[in-house]
Amino acid sequence: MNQPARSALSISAVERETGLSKDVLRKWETRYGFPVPMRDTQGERAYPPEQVERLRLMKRLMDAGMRPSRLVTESDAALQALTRQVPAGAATASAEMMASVTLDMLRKQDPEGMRKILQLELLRCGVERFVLDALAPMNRAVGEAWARGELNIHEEHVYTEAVQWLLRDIIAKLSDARGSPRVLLTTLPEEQHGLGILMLAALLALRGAYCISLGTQTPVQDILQAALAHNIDIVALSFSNAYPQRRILPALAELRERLPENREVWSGGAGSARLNSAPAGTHLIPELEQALKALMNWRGAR
Amino acid sequence: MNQPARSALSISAVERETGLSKDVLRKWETRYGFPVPMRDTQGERAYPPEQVERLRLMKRLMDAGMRPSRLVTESDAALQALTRQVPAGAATASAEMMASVTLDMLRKQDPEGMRKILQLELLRCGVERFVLDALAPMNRAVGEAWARGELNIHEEHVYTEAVQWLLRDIIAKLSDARGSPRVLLTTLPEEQHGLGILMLAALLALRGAYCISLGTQTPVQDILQAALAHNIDIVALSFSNAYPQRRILPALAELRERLPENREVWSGGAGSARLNSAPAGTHLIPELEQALKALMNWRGAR
DNA sequence: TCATGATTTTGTCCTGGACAATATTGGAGT
DNA sequence: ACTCCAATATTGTCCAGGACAAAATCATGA
Repeated sequence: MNQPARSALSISAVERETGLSKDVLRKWETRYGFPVPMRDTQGERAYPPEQVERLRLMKRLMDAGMRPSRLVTESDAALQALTRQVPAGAATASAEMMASVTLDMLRKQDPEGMRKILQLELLRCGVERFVLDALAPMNRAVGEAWARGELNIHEEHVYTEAVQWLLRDIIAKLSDARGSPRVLLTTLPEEQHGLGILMLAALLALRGAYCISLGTQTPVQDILQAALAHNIDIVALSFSNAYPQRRILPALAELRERLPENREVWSGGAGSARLNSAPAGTHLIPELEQALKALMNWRGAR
Repeated sequence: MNQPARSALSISAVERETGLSKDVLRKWETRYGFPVPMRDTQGERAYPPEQVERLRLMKRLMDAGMRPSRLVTESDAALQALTRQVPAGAATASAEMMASVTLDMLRKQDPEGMRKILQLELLRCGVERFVLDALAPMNRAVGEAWARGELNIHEEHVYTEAVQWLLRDIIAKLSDARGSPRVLLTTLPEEQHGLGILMLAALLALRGAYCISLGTQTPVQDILQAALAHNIDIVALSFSNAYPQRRILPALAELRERLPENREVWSGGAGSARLNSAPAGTHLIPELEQALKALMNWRGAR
């Protein structure tokens, strides 16, 4: 009987490292015959690193829309090949340039250089164009490069941190407590991607709104409390592609129901772009630009 | 048969909102007779808001060191009373002042005022004293106020965001790619509290180290990749009190084993303060001040 | 008073079955 | 050829209840 190597991971460690739930890991094992971990002395699953690596890869491809039954039948090499087929989005030529330069800096492990590029571009074209025309396509480019396996997750972290710095700096400089409308921005628990709300906050602050960011992962209960405490006009949530789609609508509906009617609910991010309808009384903002229109609408209604 | 109200939450929603795992929720039900959720038409658990509220309260008290069997027997009122007994830490008089002023600003919903206070104090006493003497006690004060129920979680979020903004600004200004040692800072998945690593980054950057922050929640695998890619001398992790203690040592051991021997591993935060020993070759930094000593040691050894 | 061993508490893991939400497929009608 | 809808397949989450080890607490003796 093989002893599991010391580097093998427990099921909860694999859940942490891959984002696949324990239930899913067990179910795949019986259903598809992968992964089949070793067992430790207590009969508990012990996943060797190769299997964890393959699980990561599969998760990436699933976030890009593929289905597990298809993926399990492919060889490792075929999976690698698939990552190269993840479609590339369209963007303006200058944005493409920016994106490719940034990706290059990331690959060369040059975070300083990247920050400088971002800073320069911000000065060149101003906050609004920077956020809309440069940052949005760059986010997509970085996300896609990661999905294709061209970037490590740590390189994506470095990018995210750098953009956060820049945006927080902008927002802090624009922040004005007397601004209107008063907008609360955050994400629900399980959603870790916070760049979307920062970008939105920068745009809205520029147009004179007062933005309060609660960071990521705020329980609904606390969003409600905060909305009342800060006398908020608009609650803006963001959902990434990785957020389980089936949970978006119920979450929005719950928030809508428990919030006073004269407060608006906005839902943005790639996750909400995949929805074709929103609960009555909530606004879908799949693209950042539409947030500006929504802001004008709000002001027109007062 | 009672229909569960529409506001009742599913077991996974409760897991999200309270941080108690599904297994724990089911086990408590059979073991202690609380919570006992209603069932929906498919026989699945549906937790009414009162029970969720009580679960939140219990989780808070457990993070402060209490045990569930004790808590379930108490009445709601008694639980509320318990939150007031959470011990208050000691600090210098001036830090106490700062902390109480800050708490006041938070309670009064005045984030701008709070930011100004922080900024002023930073100018008054400089980065090092600010981080060591003001921020550390304030973090404790805010955390304890939250555990006592005097602050809502959203107020804690507002505080965290403000401090983050300040620290990032400091770090950006001090950052120097030629600095040494090269330090990688992050937390493991499941650990969301990132203030600790930012504070450490500020202190180390001030002393001429080069700090790279990967933000929170980086899988071990990616930490290793990043450490090699950035030619890192020291990997610094942070564990809060909420991080399951039993997972700290194995995680440190794994990291230590898979990292080349000449790179150091530091473990900080309240979670590592509770440990009494660390795996061979890793350094415990339960208090920020000790990081400075550890830095001197590292330099002495070269 | 302190250490050490016994006992209780507590969280996590296991199996294997059920079910509903989601995605895909195969016509039928335009 | 194309849209719409129903039938079917896929997939994630939930359930029960038993097992076990790590952590915390208690009891005992030096």
